[in-house]
Amino acid sequence: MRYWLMKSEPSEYGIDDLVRDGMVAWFGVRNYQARNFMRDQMRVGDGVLFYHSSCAEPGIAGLAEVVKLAYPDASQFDPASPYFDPKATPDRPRWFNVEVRIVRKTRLLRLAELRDYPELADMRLLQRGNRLSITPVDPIEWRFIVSKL
DNA sequence: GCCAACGTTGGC
DNA sequence: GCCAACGTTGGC
Repeated sequence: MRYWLMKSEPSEYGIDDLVRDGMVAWFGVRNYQARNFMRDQMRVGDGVLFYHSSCAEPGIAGLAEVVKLAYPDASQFDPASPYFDPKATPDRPRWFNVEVRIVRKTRLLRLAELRDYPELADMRLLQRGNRLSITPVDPIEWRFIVSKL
């Protein structure tokens, strides 16, 4: 059992959308490190911190969990999709996505508050220059964060 | 809108 | 394989 933080722009897909939908395919990731986390390490039941990025109040907005192992991301084959990848073929897919379901919407634990906790000083999300949209979360950090939600 | 940080691309 | 140029992310 592992823990993850997954970023989404609420203007594209926010916690309220996940509450409405119940479950969602995490398609559109086009970064190899983030892809590898999904494809190689995520397992059904893994915990997910749902994070709002690129918005007025960035922070953790809810808890989710992985419900489906990674499989080829359909949008890479769709010329009409902004996520289309001309170098990907069904035989040799390049991009993958898992599916996650809502556990619960939480209070917004803002980025600024995360930065205030010395317990979270080593969190990957908070490291200088980090831009990865999917990062592993240490179990101790996970428990600490969940206790603050 | 700015810009630091970092990933990707492509010429050589 | 190097590395400059360019593109993207994402907080502020």
